[in-house]
Amino acid sequence: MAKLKSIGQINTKSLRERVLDSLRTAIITGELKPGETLVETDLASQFGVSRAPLREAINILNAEGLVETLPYHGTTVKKLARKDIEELYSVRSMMEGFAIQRIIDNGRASTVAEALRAICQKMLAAAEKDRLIEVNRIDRVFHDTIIANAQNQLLTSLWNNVTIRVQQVMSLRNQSKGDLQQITLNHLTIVAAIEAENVVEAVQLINDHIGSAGDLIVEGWEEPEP
Amino acid sequence: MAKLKSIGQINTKSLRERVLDSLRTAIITGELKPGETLVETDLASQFGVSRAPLREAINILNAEGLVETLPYHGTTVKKLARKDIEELYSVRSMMEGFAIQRIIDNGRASTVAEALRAICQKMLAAAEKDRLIEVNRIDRVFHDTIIANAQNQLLTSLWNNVTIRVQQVMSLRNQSKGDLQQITLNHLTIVAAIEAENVVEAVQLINDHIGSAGDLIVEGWEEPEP
DNA sequence: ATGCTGTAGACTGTCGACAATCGACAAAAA
DNA sequence: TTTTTGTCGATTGTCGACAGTCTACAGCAT
Repeated sequence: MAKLKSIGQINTKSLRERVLDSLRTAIITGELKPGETLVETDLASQFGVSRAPLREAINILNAEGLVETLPYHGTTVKKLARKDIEELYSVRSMMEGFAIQRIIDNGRASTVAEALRAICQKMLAAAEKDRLIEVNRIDRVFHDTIIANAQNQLLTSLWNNVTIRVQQVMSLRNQSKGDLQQITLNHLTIVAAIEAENVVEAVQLINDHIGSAGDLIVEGWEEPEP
Repeated sequence: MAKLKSIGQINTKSLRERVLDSLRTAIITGELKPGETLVETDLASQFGVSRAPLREAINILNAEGLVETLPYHGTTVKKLARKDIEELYSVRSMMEGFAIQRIIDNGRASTVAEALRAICQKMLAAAEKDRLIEVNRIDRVFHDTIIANAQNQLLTSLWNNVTIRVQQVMSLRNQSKGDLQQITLNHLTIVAAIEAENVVEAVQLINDHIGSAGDLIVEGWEEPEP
């Protein structure tokens, strides 16, 4: 068979998928703000599709918990109260702690620690240049790596759902996050605890780490009126 | 305004919701078995609705992870491999352990212990009569109560997703579960640890409890061919 | 004024029909 | 025979139109 190197996979995703991705991204990036309503007719004509695939996309966003639909009243982007964010970060903490325990129990501590250290190195480089966005991106990779190495698909899928909201929260509050280099160092202490296979300490450190990140976000968060 | 006691709320749920509930129940009870395919046209005429609400219901089941859809190839009930079940039970264990920690940290140990003890009493009564189904139902209430008292809505919604699959697994394997009375006693030791505010022990006990329940299910589980 | 009733407009919920895609098998080409 | 191409039937993906439901406001009666 002829192999044409200039030809790539053309986009075969269904309209539902494409609309879903667009909407999700819009919510995560804060382009669609909490409380804003999604009118099917408007969005459909905006995307140039009919209402059917658009409705299906909205249903999925509903199941993911990013929007809320009241029958015959329309769909709105879910509002984020302080309590929601606290819950978000404590659930996140639970998952990462569990993952670390799994990693150590499965004897993968040194392997994972190595991978994490490499990530930290990149983070440090970005931190030195004060590239906040880059640091955030690498930070996500760091935590994704921890979860992935628990080798538990169910955990991973729950995690994906949770991190979507974390990203949303962070973009609604493009925060300074304090001293970037200090943050990187915090990550390294976690890596060290994992490498030492010290479950209790590693879990403690990750709890503190996530907890203080959450506190920073929650600090001065404006409650939405109900 | 006149109050008519013989009049109740009539069912106003949308077709999508009703179809969704029916399908979900069918999957949970094992009426729809893993691997079975859901043909939109057939189901729609079976329910007496058009394909639109049916498709929306299927999309939600997809997001919940109960079914799998291949584009243009149809939807099938997700197969359950041994690994899936192990993951299910370990995630469940993580959640309950976290919930217990939260309950104790929030100083609600005695309140919750009291409620749990009452549930155990009912369980014991059902166990003495060897009413397996009843014991299972109360067992669910017991664990739901633990989660609910963590007072974390995000945790609760993740929990609901997880327990749906637990129910599915259990109905696919209408298990004996060993000695019913012994099980009830296990629950009581957990309650005692909570009441004593002994986080480490309570978490350890719940891990063992869930773990052994999972082992019983996994034991002799037939792997589905892929 | 106050409270009920009924319309209007906007939006969501549902439907039936049509288009697109796939696997399998038959037909044609090598 | 082996490989490629065309066609068919089944099923999903998408569309435009219509029906149902809600809120707000106007009109009417008290």
